[in-house]
This record gives sequence, structure tokens and C-alpha cells, in this order.
Amino acid sequence: GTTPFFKTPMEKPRDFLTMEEFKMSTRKDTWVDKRKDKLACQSNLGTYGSATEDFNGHITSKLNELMSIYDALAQAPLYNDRGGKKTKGNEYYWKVFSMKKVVGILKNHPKPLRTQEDLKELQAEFNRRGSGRRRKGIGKKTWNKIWEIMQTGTLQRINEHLNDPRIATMLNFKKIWGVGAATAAKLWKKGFRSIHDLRKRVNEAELTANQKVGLARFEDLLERIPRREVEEIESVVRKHAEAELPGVAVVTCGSYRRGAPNSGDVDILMSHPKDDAELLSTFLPGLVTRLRRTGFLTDELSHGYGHGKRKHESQTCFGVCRLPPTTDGKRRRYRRIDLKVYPRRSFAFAILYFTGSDHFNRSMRWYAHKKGLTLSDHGLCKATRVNRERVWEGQSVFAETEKDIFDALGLDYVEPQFRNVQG
DNA sequence: TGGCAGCGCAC
DNA sequence: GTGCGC
DNA sequence: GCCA
Repeated sequence: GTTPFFKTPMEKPRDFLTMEEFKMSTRKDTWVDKRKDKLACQSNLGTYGSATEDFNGHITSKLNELMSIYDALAQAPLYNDRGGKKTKGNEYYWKVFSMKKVVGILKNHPKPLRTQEDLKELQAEFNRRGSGRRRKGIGKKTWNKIWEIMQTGTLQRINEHLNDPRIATMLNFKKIWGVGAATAAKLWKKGFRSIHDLRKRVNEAELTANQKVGLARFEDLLERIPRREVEEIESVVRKHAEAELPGVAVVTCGSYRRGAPNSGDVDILMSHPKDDAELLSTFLPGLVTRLRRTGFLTDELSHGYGHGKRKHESQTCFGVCRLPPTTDGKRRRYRRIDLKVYPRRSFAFAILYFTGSDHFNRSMRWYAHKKGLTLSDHGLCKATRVNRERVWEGQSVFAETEKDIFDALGLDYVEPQFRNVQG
């Protein structure tokens, strides 16, 4: 985070601004600057993040269930008889968005909610104004849901939906990687009723190549990956990456980098001081070939080897991998792995972006936005908008480390393990 | 009442 | 252009 | 579903 990724310092590319030039060109002392201590990417410093114990799993598990139901409803125009909206302008999309936030807040709440007094205490914390900062994100409907779960152990709304076999089946299909609500609804309409069913008549299901992989590896891909295994996977990739391109930097991001005890997938970012065009032309395809040949990378889901507009900016390979059997002969699980290669000039931005968490990123982007800036996995630039259309994007500030990016924004640096905020 | 990010790849 | 995942 |  604070130390450069390579020993030799990088020369600033001509099209980047120095920190001085950048700060000179950005507005300061705006109203957001005075309130920046309230940001999720600043205010939770030292309080959230390292929370490893989930005191309110009895509540969040139920909210998660309802969330996945809404997620199915949100994106299933085929399921709704009247046809849902085509975009995420759909009402359910934002219910899910909002509930995710609530789950994050409860996961980080340092004590279990059992009694009405516990709940009132938390509500009071949310309503307090003046001296204490006012917390946001839980509204009246959600307080009612939490109270219902505390009293009855469940939500009537969940049972109503799950009693509908269409919803229950669609939720199961949605667990297949590459199958969203639209496909799940299509499969229901075609008469499929279970994963087993789908496997039996896979040819009739008309799945895409990715969905077929998702179905074949279904059970394994549902499992969390222990931290220890993420490290093993990283070391295999590092070994082959180093063979392909000596001196390559290999950094595993995602929840692993935030210190999580287990992860949903493995997100590996790589870079090298060499010339960008050269790095982005052959390295990743070469690495992928090596990983395939050794049997480690078993499936490729999608590539971004860069034939599009942004071919100079990054390359990706999403796939499935598996470690060799353990010494006592036990087979290992198939795991989702993302490989990404960024040129050195944007490596710090990419590392910051893919380390997350989601809400931490949103918070930083929001702050940047209010200062007339735009933050992405490629840079931090001045943005000019007319009628909400981005018409012009300035040069990015030069950053060799994540800390440089915080500095450019005028924020305090936050270590990865404290970026675990969700609220 | 409008905003909550926006993008690239498979098909 | 839609669906999907990031 | 929450918020300004």
C-alpha cells in the first residue's frame, strides 16, 4: 500500500500530472472537504474492518435470503408476466442495493441484537444528531424487518416467496456461474426443475459455454476458499508468471488482501516495469498457456486480451483452476480465478480498485465525484460533465503507490485490512 | 422525485 | 442489443 | 429500500 511495487522508481509518463500539478488544478476547501471525516472510507478507521466475529448472523442470514429473492425478481423480466423493466431502473435492484448495505452494517455491529433494548440502543445511535455523526442506511421498513426476525426468527415475506416453487427453483439455477435471473426464468419455462435435471438434459438447455462450465463445477464453486488455499493458488501463479516474465509483480487483491479468513474467488493482479505495449501483447496469453498445460487452469470463461478501445490499458482472463491433489491423495476443489495485467502506470489504481470493499470504493468515488474528479482502476482525473454526459476527462495524477492516490484526494491513508467497510 | 457507476465480454 | 459479472 |  505505501511501498512501491518495484525496486526501481518509475519515471512519470508524459501524459500524467505530478502531484503538485494535480492538486493545483483541483478545487479545495469545498463543502465535502469539511465533511470528509464522515466518509465510509475514512470515518470507520480503526473501528470496522478487523471485525472477524459475526454477532448478528441470525439476522443477516435472513436478510440475505430475502435479498437473493429480490435479486431474482429484480432481473427477471421473463418471470414477471407483465415484463420487468429492462434496466436496473427496476424497483428490486435498489432494494438489493440498500439491503446489502444494511447487512454490512449489522455484520460490523460489535454485539448481538437480542432484546428490544439492544435494538433501541442501535436505533438511538442512528438517530443521534449534533455532537455524534448521524449514521445512515437503515430506514423504517428495515427496522421493522430486523424486529420481526428478532421476534420470530424469520421473515414472513421470505416464506411467501419460497413457497412459490418457481422462485425456489430459479434461486437454485441462479447459483450457477453465468446464469442470471433471465436464464433461470427461461430454464423454468423450458421445464427444468433441478440441477440434476439440467445435467441430464443439458443439450436441451441451450446453455452458453460459460454456463456449461458453471454447471459442471456447480458444487465446488459454491464453496468459500480458505485463506491458506488462496496463498497456495497465488504461489502457483507466481511461479509460472515469473517463468514467463522475470521480475513480474503478483498481488492477490479482493477480500484476501483485506485479511479475510476465506474468499469467494481469487483475484490476482500483475504488472511489470517493462514497456506497456510489450507487456500487454504477449504476457497474459503466455501465462495462460502455461497454467493450462500444467492442468492448473481447467476452464477459461472470458478473456480481455484487448482488441477493443482500451487494449493498451489492461488484460484479463477469468477462469477456473484447481490445485493438484494433496499428498494423501485428496482431490482439491475447482476455484474461480481472475487474472489481470495492468501497465505499471495504472497498477496502483488497479490494486486500490480491486482490493475494495465495494462500499469502500463507492465512498471514495463519491468523494472524488464531489470534487469534480473521477476515480477508476486506471487513474484519478478531472472530469467535466454536461447534462450528465462526461465530455472531457483530464490527465490522471501520477501514482506509484496506493498512498499516492489517497494523498491526491486529500484523504488519510487506510490500510487494506481496514477497508472492510460495508455501510 | 430522482439518484444510487459504469464497463467489457459472450452471444 | 441483452444478459451477466465485475 | 434509503436519502436529500
